[in-house]
Amino acid sequence: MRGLQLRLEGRILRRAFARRPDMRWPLPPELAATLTGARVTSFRRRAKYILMRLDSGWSVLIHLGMSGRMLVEPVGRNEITLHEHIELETDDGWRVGFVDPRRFGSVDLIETAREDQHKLLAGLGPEPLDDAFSVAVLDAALAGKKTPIKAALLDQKIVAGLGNIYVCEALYRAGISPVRHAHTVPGVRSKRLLPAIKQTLTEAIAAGGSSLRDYVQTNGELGYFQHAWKVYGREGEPCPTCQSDDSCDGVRRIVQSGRSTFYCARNQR
DNA sequence: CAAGAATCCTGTCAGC
DNA sequence: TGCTGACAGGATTCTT
Repeated sequence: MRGLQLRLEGRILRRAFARRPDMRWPLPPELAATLTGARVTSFRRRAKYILMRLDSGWSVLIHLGMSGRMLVEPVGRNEITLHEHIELETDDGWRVGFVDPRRFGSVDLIETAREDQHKLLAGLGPEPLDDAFSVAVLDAALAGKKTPIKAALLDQKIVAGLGNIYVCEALYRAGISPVRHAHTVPGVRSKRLLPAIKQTLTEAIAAGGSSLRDYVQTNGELGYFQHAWKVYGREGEPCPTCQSDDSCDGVRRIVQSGRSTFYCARNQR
């Protein structure tokens, strides 16, 4: 969002083009017409959604899905990148491309005044970095949940914005087993979990995110938080806390609700 | 109702 | 070299 904001905020969109409409959901047919000629007034992020406000009273709701990324580059001599489904051009010579090979990403329009009532935003839980996301709030959300804490933290209704990597990393930092029932976390464990979530996300954002496969920032640079991963993608490696301790088997990989979980069975209980 | 599985789609990589 | 299967930053929708 910040990368888009840098080049788009305050600019008029001179040209907008939707190359194919079949993303996660069909693009609104009026998308290109709504964007063309509009001035971009501000940006906002909610959970994993980007909201781009236009002076016409419309907001553009964007989700990058698994493989989506935004290219931001000067206009001219740029070939269309493969899987570049949406293209924008500003009045001061910048070009934005929404590239998304798997097309799990989505774009929709919503009146700015009704943003939070959009179907995709209405049920979301608290922002993890807000002060309103407290131990008490987390405990209340986990109460009575028999599902594994890993699945609960991926549930955007409980807390909005954590993905697979950061859930694994936050649970490791908090020393909590991913298979533990969510309702048994409130207490000493949630008091560790809450700061672990906030610290993990804060550090990852400062590092420009995690680059796995094809993710890049809008300036084309890789994020570098992947170098700070303690357990994610490290199956078989010694856990950084246990190191050479014989009673530690190192980082394990298991599958929970169809997603990989990485953890250390000795440190996380 | 809650929880887990299936689903959308393309690309990459390991193994044979 | 080429084929097959597993797996990948997500989250809705379907099934149990």
